[in-house]
Amino acid sequence: MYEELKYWYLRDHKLFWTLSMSQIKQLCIITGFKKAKKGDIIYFSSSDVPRIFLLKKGNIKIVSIDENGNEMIKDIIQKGDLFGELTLESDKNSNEYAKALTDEVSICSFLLSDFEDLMLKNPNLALTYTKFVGLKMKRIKNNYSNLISKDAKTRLHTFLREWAEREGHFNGNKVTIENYLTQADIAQIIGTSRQTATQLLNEMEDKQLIYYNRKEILIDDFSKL
Amino acid sequence: MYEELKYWYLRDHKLFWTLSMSQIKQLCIITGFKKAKKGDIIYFSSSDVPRIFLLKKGNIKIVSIDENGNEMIKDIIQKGDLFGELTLESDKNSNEYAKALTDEVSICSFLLSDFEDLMLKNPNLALTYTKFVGLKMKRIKNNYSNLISKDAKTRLHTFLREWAEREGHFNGNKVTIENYLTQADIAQIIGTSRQTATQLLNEMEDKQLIYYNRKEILIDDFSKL
DNA sequence: ATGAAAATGTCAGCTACTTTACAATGGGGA
DNA sequence: TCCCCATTGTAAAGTAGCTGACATTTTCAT
Repeated sequence: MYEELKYWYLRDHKLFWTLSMSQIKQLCIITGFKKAKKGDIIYFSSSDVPRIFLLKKGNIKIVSIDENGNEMIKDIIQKGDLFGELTLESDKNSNEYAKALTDEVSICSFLLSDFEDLMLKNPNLALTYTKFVGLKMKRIKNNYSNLISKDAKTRLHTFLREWAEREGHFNGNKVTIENYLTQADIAQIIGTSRQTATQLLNEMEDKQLIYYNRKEILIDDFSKL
Repeated sequence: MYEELKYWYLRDHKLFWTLSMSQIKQLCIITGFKKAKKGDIIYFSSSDVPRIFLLKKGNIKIVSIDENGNEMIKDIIQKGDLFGELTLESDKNSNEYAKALTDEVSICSFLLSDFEDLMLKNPNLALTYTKFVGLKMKRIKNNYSNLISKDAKTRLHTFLREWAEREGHFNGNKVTIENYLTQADIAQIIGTSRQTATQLLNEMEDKQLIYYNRKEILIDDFSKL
């Protein structure tokens, strides 16, 4: 991988706006790249040394396997998101892995230790990073709060609203979302069974609220969702 | 409040181990104290300027009120925990507040801006703080994962196990937990109705797994929980 | 001590889900 | 082009846990 390209990849991320070119290059030295396509499994927590990953392109889900062998979605990572040892502590026994949801996934990574060194030299980065992690925590907290106290229908609506806000293409009150999730994925995210999710989605389609297919989801009127 | 006492209060917290005495004193200047007793409500998010709080003594719960006026437990804060604007971003519209669970709650606080300044001057503090926030995130994530995928009984068991690990007094396989929660509180935490929680607790008592009363909870054999 | 309020105990519906089971569809690789 | 398998659709039966409705017990302030 050419140094210059690596530099560009990291530089692009708003977390690194506070860093000078030379500092970014310092990180780049150990930067590695991975490519994947839909369905590919990307291990990260068990890898040799603790790393932080940056998703440059595509979408992935972080899943873990429970005692009964059931896949459990922990997080959906989108373009520009960081993932991995965000806590700055390696955690060997989590048995989590990532799975590509789209074709053309590209991930770059750097060593946790290098990142720490850089933070020590650059307190501003530390501050930015802390805010970043904090924001992520807030998002997770909100998501889960909904999961506990609301019923499946509300959860689905909330999920669609957030998804639309995050990645939808707005055209007045109409929104188009590029759909890289199966109904089974959505069910996992909103914490319900696949059948219930299917039923709710079809119900919404009957009411002309959305139009669902495997490629995209059209929301007819975002304000009515 | 005497300067020396303030200093002692902060110094005691492991987050501040990396700071020198003079640095802690810098924070102390603006430190404020609050005292509360059981049932008291402590507002913090809406207060004048963003602050970070440190619970020095007692236990409190962070709750928010949803559209229907239902109280929702967001977090249980224990002695030594930080809370408030942990994300380093003020968030006016969260309408959260804290409620004292025990008598003799004492809280100290400092200004977010002062803390940020200190972090800029002391990268090590930034690193420690980031790890701290990250750890909190991991805890929240795990808790919520359980809430979604497990049934009420499992959730109660997990909660009791964690509570015991966190604050229980072990004596071989027997554990004593000082009980500052009502069954309604526990129900909220494990995301179930009060009646179900009561039923499950009584069921466990019938099976001699625990002995519950308002003052304390005895776990007969931690390994069987 | 004594009444009121808070906390706990219990039970009978009821409902939103899950599970199981299978059918229909459609997209992509040989 | 056609077949296969992942995805989606649908329905019946079963159930965990919620709601509401009380009874009982404990706590605490006066």
